[in-house]
Order: sequence, then C-alpha cells, then structure tokens
Amino acid sequence: MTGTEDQNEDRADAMFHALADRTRRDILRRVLAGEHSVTTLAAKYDMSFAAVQKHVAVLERAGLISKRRAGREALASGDVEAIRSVGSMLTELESLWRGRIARIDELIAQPRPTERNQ
Amino acid sequence: MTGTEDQNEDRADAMFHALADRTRRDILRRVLAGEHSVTTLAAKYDMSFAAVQKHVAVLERAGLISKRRAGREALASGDVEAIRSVGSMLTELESLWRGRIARIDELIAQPRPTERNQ
DNA sequence: ACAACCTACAACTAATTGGTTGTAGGTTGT
DNA sequence: ACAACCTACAACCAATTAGTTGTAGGTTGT
Repeated sequence: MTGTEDQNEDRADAMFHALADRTRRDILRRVLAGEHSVTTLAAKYDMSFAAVQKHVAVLERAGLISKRRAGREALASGDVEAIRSVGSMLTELESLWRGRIARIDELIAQPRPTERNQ
Repeated sequence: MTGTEDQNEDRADAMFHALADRTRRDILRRVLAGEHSVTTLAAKYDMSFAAVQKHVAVLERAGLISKRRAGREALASGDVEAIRSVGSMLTELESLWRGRIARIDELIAQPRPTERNQ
C-alpha cells in the first residue's frame, strides 16, 4: 500500500493549509452550522466577493466543504467527516508520543533483559 | 475576554500552517517519539541542513516542539499538549455540526411551536 | 591550540498566496 | 425581453514561503 501515501500526504497538506487562515476557519464554522450561499458568506467579511469565493474554493479543493447548485446560487456546507479525518491524524501523532512514554517505562521496569552489553 | 481571541487565532494560524507541510509533519513525528538533534533530523531529508533547520524553527514558533541545549547540540522534542489543543479546535468545529443536526431534529419533532406564520 | 562539528542567521531566487478589479455566463422575476 | 442577481475565472500586484549558499560563533576531542 505504498503510493497512496503520497496522495494522503497531499490531502493532509491541502486540509491543514485550508485551515491555516482565520477567514477560512470562520467560513467553515458557518457552513458546518448550516448551508450558506457564497454571496451570503461574502457579505460577512470586509473583502471583495472574489476573495471570499477563492477561500470557499480552497476549502472545497481540500474536501472540507462541498457545494450544491440551487438555481443561481451555490450552497456550501461543511463536511464533518473530513474534519474528523484531520482529527485522526492528530490522534496518530499523539500515539507516537504515548509510544515514547511506553518505551521509557520499559527501560525503568526491566533494564535491558536480552542484551547485556552497553 | 475579547482581545485574546486575536492571539488565539494567530496561534491557530501558526499551528495549522506548521502542520501544512509533509516534511514538518514528519519531523514532528520523529521528535514526538523521542529527542533528536537538528543535524540528526537533517540527515533524514534530501535537502540542505539550513532548510531543515528552518522547518524546525517554524514548528518551534508554532509551539508544536521545543528545543533544549545540550552542549553543541540542540535537542528537539514534540509538545503533545499543543497537538491536543489543535485537536480540540477540530472538536469545536464538530460541535457546530452537531448543533445543526440538533436544530433539524427540533424542526421535525415540533413544527414551529410559538410562531405560526410561514 | 586547533581541527572538526553543530547551530543560527543573512541574503538571494523561484514559486505560491491572498488580495484586487474586470469580464462573462447562467438564473430569476417583472 | 431585460434588468438585477449570483457565480466563476482570468489577469495582475504585494507579501510570504521554501529552498539555496555562505558566513560566523560556540563546543568538543585530541
């Protein structure tokens, strides 16, 4: 299963990058709570419509939100599964840290059982 | 408690940005599992020592790792509390999503109890 | 003392990013 | 039909980023 890992890393790059901007995080909060059109979102921020539309596109490319067409409007809503997948990446990092603690505990409990040279 | 929120957002920007690079995520994995000197880390990647040193500095500025001096070496180790604080930001996003579901359930359970015009 | 080693940072380059304005195409209501 | 509206995207600009090489200072072992 090597080769898909690059894709996973690409996906992680895109997700973390999308989250690394406060305007995008705010947009994400709004569209997680409920559907919003791009124009409705744009009205909330002190920047051009095009700028907000770009932020929405970044979130969409990262898979954090999806859009659905309703007539002339594009309604965006947040994808909670994507958020969870980011969370699980962090949990994996935590498990590495717990692994370190476990290793230290081992050293204290039984000082080098099989090997006996330094 | 308004005014500290800007700082929180700055911190979130820095953390997510630091995580949005696969080399930095890999460095973080290694230093969560155990202390590594900058030179030891640099040996693992196909880029200059200075480039890796910069990545370490980005992680450090974001508060995801810390360094300790040991003679001529700088030993880096991961801060699991910082990782957890990023995780809790995602959990807050999830709770917004659950709020939406709760609101939809309300609508289904009792169709407009107080107000009765469309 | 001195050579080897580890780190930090400055200066530079190419690519990316976050913003702008302008243009064009599809949808809606009168 | 047509004006108002919503969206998408291109072209451009300033700032930032990820990489490079080079320089300099502190530490270690002989």
